[in-house]
Amino acid sequence: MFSKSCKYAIRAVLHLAAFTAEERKLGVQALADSLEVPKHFLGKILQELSRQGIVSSAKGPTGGFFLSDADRQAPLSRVVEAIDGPEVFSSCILGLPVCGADNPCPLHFQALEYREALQEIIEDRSIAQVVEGALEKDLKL
Amino acid sequence: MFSKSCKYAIRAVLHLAAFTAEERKLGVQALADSLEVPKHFLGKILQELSRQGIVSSAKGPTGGFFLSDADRQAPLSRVVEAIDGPEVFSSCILGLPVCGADNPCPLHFQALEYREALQEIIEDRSIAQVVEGALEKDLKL
DNA sequence: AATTTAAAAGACAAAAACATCTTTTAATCT
DNA sequence: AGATTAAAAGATGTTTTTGTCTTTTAAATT
Ligand code: FES
Ligand code: FES
Repeated sequence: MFSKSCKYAIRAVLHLAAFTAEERKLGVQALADSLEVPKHFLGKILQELSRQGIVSSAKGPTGGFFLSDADRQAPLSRVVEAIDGPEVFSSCILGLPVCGADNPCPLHFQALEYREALQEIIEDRSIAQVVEGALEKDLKL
Repeated sequence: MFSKSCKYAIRAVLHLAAFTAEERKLGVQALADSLEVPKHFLGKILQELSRQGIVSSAKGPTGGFFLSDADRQAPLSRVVEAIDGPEVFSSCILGLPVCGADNPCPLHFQALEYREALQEIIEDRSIAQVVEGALEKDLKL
């Protein structure tokens, strides 16, 4: 489903959403420690997310990454699109050139069901809402 | 979700189930042409499926690959397990070391919903049943 | 027995994904 | 201004996945 980069990206964004703000930034080192992922690799990913305006960052001492209030309003699908591209949810699970109700593959309708459950949380809810839900349920981020 | 190899494998097995039998085999060349996938790559995959007893094969002239009646009774999950390993359906969608209701990731419950839809067709039905359903709906294999 | 056919097997090559390391830039603090 | 800190940027390295090519083996046909 998601590439490793994308998994790291989603986890990083959710973590930043839960624990940072303009005045409470987090460095790559600290974030990498929390998520237990390779620091430099995560740095690359954050770089890209920052370039695309999905996360905010500041250089220098007291610098680091964080999610602004505006950043939080975006859906998680922006992260997925930024890293894995926009095709993840629209492409055929068996790799057929087109996925659709006309000319569907044998797994199409079941795959669609899967996708829709995920799309709800990825596309229809904001990052802020996802984190809120997760914190209510006491999930670790 | 599935690796490219696994996608090819699933499509190949379904095609073989629909169009071959002990007395009506199909060569890699013909199969690769039908599925529009690279011949030698497909050959490798079929080799592995054959080694694991998921598809049947015969060498020499009039040789080729086919699905025996016994082969057809297996679920598609055998193909998936043979190529991508058994973890595909049980591992966390965000790559956490364990996936479960205790310590679930923020996407866990939605991911589960997806998975279950797919597991129904992959694990609970035989290859023969999947193909039958597909042929009824006039899907291309 | 010789020839042909097609899978089995394995070596090899290219590309993508994953990961690390170093240098540069910019902000803060002294 | 100089030192320090941390992201930005980019070069480099490794591994996995994907794909191709060649040789070997075995069966069928002549
Ligand atoms: S056609 Fe395969 S998932 Fe839609
Ligand atoms: S814990 Fe992530 S999908 Fe189950």
